[in-house]
Amino acid sequence: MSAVIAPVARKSFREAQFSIREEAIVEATNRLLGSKGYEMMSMDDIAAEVGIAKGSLYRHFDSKEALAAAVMVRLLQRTRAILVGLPEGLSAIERLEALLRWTLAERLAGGVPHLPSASQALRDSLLAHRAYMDELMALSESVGTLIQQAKSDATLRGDLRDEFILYTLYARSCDPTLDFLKATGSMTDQEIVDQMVSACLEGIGARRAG
Amino acid sequence: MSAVIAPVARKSFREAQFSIREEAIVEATNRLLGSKGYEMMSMDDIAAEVGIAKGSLYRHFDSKEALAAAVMVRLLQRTRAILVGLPEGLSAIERLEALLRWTLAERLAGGVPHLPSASQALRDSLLAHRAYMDELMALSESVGTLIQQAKSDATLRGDLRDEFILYTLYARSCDPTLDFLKATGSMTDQEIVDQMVSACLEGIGARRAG
DNA sequence: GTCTATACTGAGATAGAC
DNA sequence: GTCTATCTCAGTATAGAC
Repeated sequence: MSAVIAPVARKSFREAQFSIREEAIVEATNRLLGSKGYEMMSMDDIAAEVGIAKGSLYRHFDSKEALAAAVMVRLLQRTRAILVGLPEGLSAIERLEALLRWTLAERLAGGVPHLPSASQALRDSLLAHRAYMDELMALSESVGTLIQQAKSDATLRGDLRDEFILYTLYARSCDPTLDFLKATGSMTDQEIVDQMVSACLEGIGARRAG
Repeated sequence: MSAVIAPVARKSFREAQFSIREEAIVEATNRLLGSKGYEMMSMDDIAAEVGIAKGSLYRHFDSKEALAAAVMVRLLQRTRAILVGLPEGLSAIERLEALLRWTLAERLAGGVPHLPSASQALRDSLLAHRAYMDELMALSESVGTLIQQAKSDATLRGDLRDEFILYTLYARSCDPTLDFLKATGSMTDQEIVDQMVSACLEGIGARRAG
């Protein structure tokens, strides 16, 4: 973890090995968190998935909570990177829609939901985690700005509160509708994403004759 | 549990006492399930809430899972009763909206979400629970019929699949947006329900000029 | 730094007295 | 049928050899 320049090649090599293993641990935890959820995922599971001893996990992370937090922080960082990397020409509403599509596609591919809504324990521990909260604030600020822009473009409803829209978007990322539809297998991934995005923006009610 | 006519008054009295206590247990579990969730709720919590010994719980219910299932079955029964009890004159879409409003109001009042989306363990055990699945099927059939009626009334979008709409309605009943909004305290319960119902039916996007 | 082995804890479930 | 006391087990975390 030290940022000091390695004085000899051997130490640098070892540090690299350590980082690689740490990355493997986070990656494995990410997979398990996506498939089993926080409570059902034991440290034994993680150790087995990585292929190391359980005790060794604790050389890298102090606790199960710290490990889960590392996964969530990385997810939020990637999400912000996606947002920043969107093409120049897109409008605010197009950016919000693109972000929503990305999060849904991620979950269909086995990813972790952005919100730990499934676990009260994880939720509580994350609320006390500094780095996670900082990332969440940063992301919320970016998305909040887009919401305001889209409102002034009249592409988002002006009668809904900003925070309501923000939470609604977050909630879509952990919507169980996605899991049910995937489980029944009657719709393709593409259809699931399309209908969920459409239902979020346009609703499930029919448009009244304009 | 026996349905035999009590031969003497004393036995009948005792059976009544038993039923009353059982109802108290289910009621307490309902409260705790709504506030703490399945995983965070221990049998000790339930016993303390009811005011009896933990061991006594097991005279009424074989396991924690069975107890939670009893709560969920009762919730589904009440939900069906609400649906049946709606005023005669309502259209299909009005019935669906009324049901959605009721479920959201219930949760704001501390009730249990209809879907156990928060707990993988509970979800799995319920899937294997006969009475729960029967109730869920019965409710889904009623709601499914309303969805088809609303579609032919052109009050629900015809391009969305029936099952997609059904799952979406179920998912709204456990939407974390509700919890966030309640936690921040910046909106009244009425506003929360109104905006969530509106967002579900009409979406968060602005209507394009018709 | 990684391994094997183990301590500790919380929680679901059971036994036995009354 | 209810109580107190206990069993059992899973799972987090730590100790100690190498």
